Amino acid sequence: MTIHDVAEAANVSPSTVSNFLNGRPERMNPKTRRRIENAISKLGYRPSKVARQLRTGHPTTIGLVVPSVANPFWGTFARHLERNALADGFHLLLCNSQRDPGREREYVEQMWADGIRGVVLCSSLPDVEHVVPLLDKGLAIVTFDRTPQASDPPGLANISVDNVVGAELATTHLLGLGHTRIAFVSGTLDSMNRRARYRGFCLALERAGLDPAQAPTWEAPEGTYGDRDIAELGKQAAIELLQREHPPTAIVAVNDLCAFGVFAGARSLGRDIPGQLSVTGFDDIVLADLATPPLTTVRQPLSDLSEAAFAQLRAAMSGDPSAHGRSLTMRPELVVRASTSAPPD
Amino acid sequence: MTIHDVAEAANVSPSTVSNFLNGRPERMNPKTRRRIENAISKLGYRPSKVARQLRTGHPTTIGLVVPSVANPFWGTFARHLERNALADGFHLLLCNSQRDPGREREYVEQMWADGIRGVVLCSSLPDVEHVVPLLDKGLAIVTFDRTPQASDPPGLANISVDNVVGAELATTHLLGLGHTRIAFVSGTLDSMNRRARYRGFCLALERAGLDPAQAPTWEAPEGTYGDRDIAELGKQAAIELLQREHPPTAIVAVNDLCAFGVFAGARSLGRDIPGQLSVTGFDDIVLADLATPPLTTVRQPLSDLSEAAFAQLRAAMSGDPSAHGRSLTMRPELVVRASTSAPPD
DNA sequence: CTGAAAGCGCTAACAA
DNA sequence: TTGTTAGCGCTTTCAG
Repeated sequence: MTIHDVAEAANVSPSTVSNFLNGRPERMNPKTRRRIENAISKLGYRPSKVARQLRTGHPTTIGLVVPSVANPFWGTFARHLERNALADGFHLLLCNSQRDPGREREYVEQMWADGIRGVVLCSSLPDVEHVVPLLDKGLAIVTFDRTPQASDPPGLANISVDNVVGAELATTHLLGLGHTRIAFVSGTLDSMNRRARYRGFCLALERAGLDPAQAPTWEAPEGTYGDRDIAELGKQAAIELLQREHPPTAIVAVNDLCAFGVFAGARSLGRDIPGQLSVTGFDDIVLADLATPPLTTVRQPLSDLSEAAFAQLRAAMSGDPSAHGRSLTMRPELVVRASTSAPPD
Repeated sequence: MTIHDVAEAANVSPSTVSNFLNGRPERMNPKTRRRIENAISKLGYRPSKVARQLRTGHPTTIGLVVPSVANPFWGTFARHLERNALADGFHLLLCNSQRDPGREREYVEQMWADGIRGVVLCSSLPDVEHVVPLLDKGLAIVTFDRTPQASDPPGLANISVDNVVGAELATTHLLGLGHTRIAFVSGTLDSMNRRARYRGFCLALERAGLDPAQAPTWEAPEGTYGDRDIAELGKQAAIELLQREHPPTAIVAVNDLCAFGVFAGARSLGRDIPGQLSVTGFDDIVLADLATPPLTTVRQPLSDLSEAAFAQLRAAMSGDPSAHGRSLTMRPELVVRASTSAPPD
């Protein structure tokens, strides 16, 4: 089923069919147009995107690299982005990096060879050295959830929520409730957004006259990380922290999955949430408001974020210089639910 | 960066480079081979998959259509499938159908035009009429989580868990605990797996001498469905059911997300789980064991399922006749956790 | 063992 | 308004 078949069926040349497909069909002889239309629909013809792309170089697919779509946060982001892409005629190639720089690089190179010219990279790794060769070749990359660094190559745009502010919001909320022994729980602090969240946590503490260095923090050993493990980590952290001599009365978890792990850990010790322990999350994933108790968390405006990321990517792909290196940071919002309350006594 | 550049750098013809890439590099003059290898690595050359596919017709990507990756179940499945695909050199194109047959068809047609020749369709719609034209053209389709129908086109393979058995397992477990007033809660019963689960529920009841027609069931109004709403539905259902005159002492939820909704509904009414209400789910998503209380549910062996789906797809794509219409049904496993116990009194 | 030539399906000047 | 031509980057006979 090629353009030739259509041409033959419509008694025109292939290029006329092509003109119909690409040029302005309006400016054709109505009769020819009708014939072509009929032929196309009768034959159920669709132009081969492969051939088309080889010829024009115009990509038809964008890439998405996430740590793991098994994490509902990334799953939701992927769904949003796919919707944005589709609305613009693009398809979405999905890659799970497990936050491994090597895999990220390999993926991105494969994509380049695949003819993909734009990718949304949800890396949050501080170092993006591994993708600059591709950037140089002309691949448009928009990073997501990653604070821009001075050392970043120019032309790398980033879309993310302000993680510092988000964590501050959560911590300040806890402080306002009267908590003073607040712990920070995270996986390894190897990603930028996690570090930023930790920074926000510290900032809020300082502002309240507390010493962040005194605040218990629990960080997973290096290399432990996988998105599917983060909940397990939260659980261990909670168990460990709550059995200390002066256990925290509140925990700021690095994300919702981690917070759920904290829930599980607290429960295994018979602690009541929020009665004996307040917990905050980050992300506001689907299940946050369904949890027991519903989770107080920092919401990421995923729909807006993915839309911005896609817009930025399109601009970068079309070589729009105004898109060059323009990062966008959105302000997150605290969603207060039932997992936080005043500290006991 | 084309094959010509490499050829030039290595002082050979393009076709020799191609031979090196595809034919047996062993059977070449070691010197030429070395030169080509050097040229390739120096230039960082990767063959264009687009051109390659146009020429050979060999696809490099497979498609995945899921209702929504925002649902952790599908997200997890997508991650597994991507892994399987990658191990075989394939990439994964992701599509979210929202269970809309029209979108499914459109996606599948787009994919065909994109040069994709194999797709895993997570449809569970009873009717697959909308994709038979593509099947006829030669697209390999493996459906997932969908019981084969007599009316199915031949050549359509399906991989799924035995949903009837799964629901029976859950219901029988509840029965064994002493429950007699057990409700079934679902979204609209428009999908095959949901119907199958309902059937399993009824079967278990009958075997225990109970009349399924007497069992309270709650089904969402037609068209309400979106995967993101199912939890909300579960919540409404629980609230409604628990306020009846003779409320159920146990609820079989159609999946885990729905069960979490039931949790939320019960909680809003101040009911204790499992003290006053036992709840079972289906799927065993990541968060099932982290919930409060941990959810008793029916586990789908997702890793095995996705592996089987991919294997089947590969076989179908390579025209292996033994793959033709061979469906595989795996037995699910009941995972007993803390959301179920003996009924009150 | 290596190269020349043809063509996958399509588009885009350019010519008619 | 429509058709002719060339070529995107690659593979694959078939000669040399």
